[in-house]
Amino acid sequence: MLCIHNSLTGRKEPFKPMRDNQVRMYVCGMTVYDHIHLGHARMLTVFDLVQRYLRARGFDVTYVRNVTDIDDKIIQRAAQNGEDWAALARRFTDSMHEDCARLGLAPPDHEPRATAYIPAIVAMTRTLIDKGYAYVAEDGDVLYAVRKFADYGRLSGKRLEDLRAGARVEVDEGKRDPLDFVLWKHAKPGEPSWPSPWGPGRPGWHIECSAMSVSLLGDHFDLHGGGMDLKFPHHENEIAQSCAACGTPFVNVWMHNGFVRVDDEKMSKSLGNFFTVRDVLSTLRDPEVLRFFLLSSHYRGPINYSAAQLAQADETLLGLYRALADTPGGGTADPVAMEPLTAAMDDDFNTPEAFAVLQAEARALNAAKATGDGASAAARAATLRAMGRVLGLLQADPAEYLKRGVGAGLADADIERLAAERRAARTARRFKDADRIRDELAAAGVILEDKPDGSTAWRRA
RNA sequence: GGCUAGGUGGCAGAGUGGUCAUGCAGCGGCCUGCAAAGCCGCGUACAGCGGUUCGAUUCCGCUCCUAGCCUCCA
Repeated sequence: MLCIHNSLTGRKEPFKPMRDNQVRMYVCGMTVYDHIHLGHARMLTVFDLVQRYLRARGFDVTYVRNVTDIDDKIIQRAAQNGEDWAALARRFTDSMHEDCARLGLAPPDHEPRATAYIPAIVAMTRTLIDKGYAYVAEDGDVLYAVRKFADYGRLSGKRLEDLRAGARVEVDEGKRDPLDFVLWKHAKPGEPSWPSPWGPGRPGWHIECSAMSVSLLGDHFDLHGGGMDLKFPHHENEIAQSCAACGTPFVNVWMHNGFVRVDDEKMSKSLGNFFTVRDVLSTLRDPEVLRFFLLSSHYRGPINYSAAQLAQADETLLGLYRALADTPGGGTADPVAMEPLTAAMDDDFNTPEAFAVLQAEARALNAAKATGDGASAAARAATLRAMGRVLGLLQADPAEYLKRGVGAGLADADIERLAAERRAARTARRFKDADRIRDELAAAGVILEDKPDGSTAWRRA
């Protein structure tokens, strides 16, 4: 039984989709005004895992992840660059897609862009006005009247009075309540705009997600995800909009992933302490190291980024690939051995626990290899691979993976040549020469391993 | 100030009312010409103070500390 921690109730609950085994999930994606950073990578990886596991569990998943391609920051950045805002949004959408592909993330089933949903956004805004939940302010902005929605604050556990007390928002002239938020922004001169019953303007951020999710998944669906920081106000506002406009419950299960930190501080664009995915990837032997690192702690907790942590993840993942290397093929995964993995994942996607299961399997595989039990090794290897598939890991060719390194170094051919020289020296029992070559290779970042059958394998450190 | 998560061995990180996480690093052994890799073994970990209990790292209370949200943010 799959259980998921629901942010709405604060507890783990058995997961049951509304329509037999169909799962409809929506995740808040990126505002595309820069390259994606490690924080985005965690969110993307976590929900890729969720989506992947749900499918592995036999659910028929519709995964929607939006792109916010119109926003103050995009307009601002474009103005700074002297670039067309739409061109900038397209450029960074492409950049995100490149990074996602490198991270091995499955594309969502739908990736709606806000600018393609203006009619739906306008329609929902109109409905909210008609139903008395929204009003047109003097400056032409359309605002949501928070006090009209009785459940406001339920997701984030906040009460309106508390929010007002701590409100740091400047009290806008047109707002009836400082917490009222904008659904439609009237256009200022020179800004991109779309026509609407309230004059030319553009959508507020929150209404986009409501309009896109409802359009693609219906008024009421199963799962909604995003980063912790979106819980309030973004997701709170989505609930207020969608529930009010549709007159139905909105989402059954809310999932929020924890942050990536740097020096125990949140990594974010506003703090300026962020690492882009592409920069970090260039320091790694393979993007899989980053995925492994991101999944090595539970998705709801914080994770601290550092080069040392990444190095540790690299070493651990390498060990798993070493276990997989030189194993006989033809084995089939053992369903009984898979059970602990399923149990771990069923427990709110407990990836650290799942990793421990992988390690146990790798140890058994190594033991089988050491004793020369080929049949067992083949089965264990197949099992380990199957486990990796569930997590989106360990699908590369082990021999190739182990030869990968970071940056330039000795070419494969040179390594092979030196290794052959050493083998000759060793066969002739000229151990001094053999050891000298091995030391040279080690200095160049290449590690040799003599196999029991007399052959020598190599890998990059 | 309000609300929400946390504080686990050198590091990372799960979990549990009473034998075990797991990984990295370290130490010892086996293996090896020597290594590497692997296997086996080792290390008096659960912020502090009370309470409940036969027994608490695990439950309850308080204290201290950290982070997040309360404004855009994955």
